[in-house]
Amino acid sequence: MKMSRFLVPTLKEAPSDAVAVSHQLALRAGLIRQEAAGIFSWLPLGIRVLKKIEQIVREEMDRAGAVEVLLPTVQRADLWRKSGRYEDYGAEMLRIKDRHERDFLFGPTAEEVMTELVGAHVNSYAQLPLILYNIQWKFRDEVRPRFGVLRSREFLMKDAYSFDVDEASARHSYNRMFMAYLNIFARLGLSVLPVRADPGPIGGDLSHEFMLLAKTGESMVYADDRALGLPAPGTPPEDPQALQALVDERLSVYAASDELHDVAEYESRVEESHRMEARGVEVGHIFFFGDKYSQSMDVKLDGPDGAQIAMQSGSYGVGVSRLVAAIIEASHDDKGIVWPAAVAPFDIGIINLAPDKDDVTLLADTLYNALQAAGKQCLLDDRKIRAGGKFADMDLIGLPKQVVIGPRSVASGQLELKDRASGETHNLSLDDVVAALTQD
RNA sequence: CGGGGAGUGGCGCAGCCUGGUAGCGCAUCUGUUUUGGGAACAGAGGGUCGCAGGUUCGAAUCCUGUCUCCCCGACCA
Repeated sequence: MKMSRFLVPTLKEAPSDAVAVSHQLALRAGLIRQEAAGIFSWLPLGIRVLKKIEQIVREEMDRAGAVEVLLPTVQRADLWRKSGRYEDYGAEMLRIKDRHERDFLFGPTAEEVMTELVGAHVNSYAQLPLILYNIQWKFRDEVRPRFGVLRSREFLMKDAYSFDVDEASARHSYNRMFMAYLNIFARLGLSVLPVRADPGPIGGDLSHEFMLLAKTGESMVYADDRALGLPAPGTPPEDPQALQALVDERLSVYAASDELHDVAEYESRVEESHRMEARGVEVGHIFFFGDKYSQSMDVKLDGPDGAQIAMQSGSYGVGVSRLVAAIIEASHDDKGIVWPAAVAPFDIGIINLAPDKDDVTLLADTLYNALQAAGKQCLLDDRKIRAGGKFADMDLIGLPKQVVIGPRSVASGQLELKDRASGETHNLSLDDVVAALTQD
């Protein structure tokens, strides 16, 4: 992509409304634009990041055996009346009427729709277990949205729902999702800790939040710092006991958010030198809710002995749009965003310092074409603006690798290759730059 | 929902107290000189001062109402 034909409205100063660093940088880097409180347009750079996160989540869901569907944003009110949540949800639910004065709502989540969908198409226990997921925009009319897309009213969420015949099987589904989440966050390049969470009315131990450690996080996390270095599980074992053992191992390291933090247990189990207290942003939440919606929605299947059974279910959420902000919170410096390679809007930024000089432009275009041909996504800054602005913008939008090409490059045959995160630069020939950027 | 603050060109702000027909910096456009880390000079375009009433010869400014946005707290992916 050539910047002269793209849209990246960068700002030198942050709008005064933005307080959180991620909000300021998202606005300054031209990722998003606020349309109303907690409602945003996604600009070209922002949508590319969002899509990359979405795709990683999708791939890991698929790998874990979950199946994608797409549920509507607008849902029937009577579904929610059936579960009892139409009244319970209160003012957070955005209620709307169609032209026939029928009651609808903009979905804040999808337990009702998904449970009824499964009930309509699954008739027998033999068709379970089943995990369905949905990456769709949700709306929660929060009293106080804040920090840009970190906590917006309209947000993109991946929500998955597991359906099993009994609790043992449901636990296995839960464990599969737990592992999938570890894989997702590892692939995103993030330090995310699973912490015990309030299991709600169902009780038990099947509820975890996934916290991204970031200075500006909303909640406190107390953990054994050795929980951070653990590797992603990759493709986990199918055998329930083997999988359970892996989950237990992962959870044997102490990690809790403030509401479930047990000081006595923490101090007895974690040596002082390994105690870590940090702020975290909740980027995922998984929990088991048993037959709650199967019962309330009256969705039953034929069991092994012919009797009708209720399904045992869990919900598994990932805040996809929130992650865009959370990642910026966790990865930036005083110059701007430092994107992890997996989610960067482009892999490489190429700066053409002299777009009006044919020889410089030829060199820049040659590099651009070579990298694009090798499957790399490049953003070529060919705008007719001064050098300083290009350097500043490139650092602000935070592409992982930068190549600077100017008259000097033509004269010396050396291009400057820069790593955004470390700031290190190397002068290399065209061929060496291509080689360095395409070796994987 | 309780408490506080703010709405003036795309962004950041001044002007308001003490009414007299809108200004500064950045950005944008033109020209000249510059030219490898957010250039200088000269010129230009762009705003019914959130909206609606009211007071007044005259309202960005005073009064009333209303809408919107932000911050702190309680709540959430």
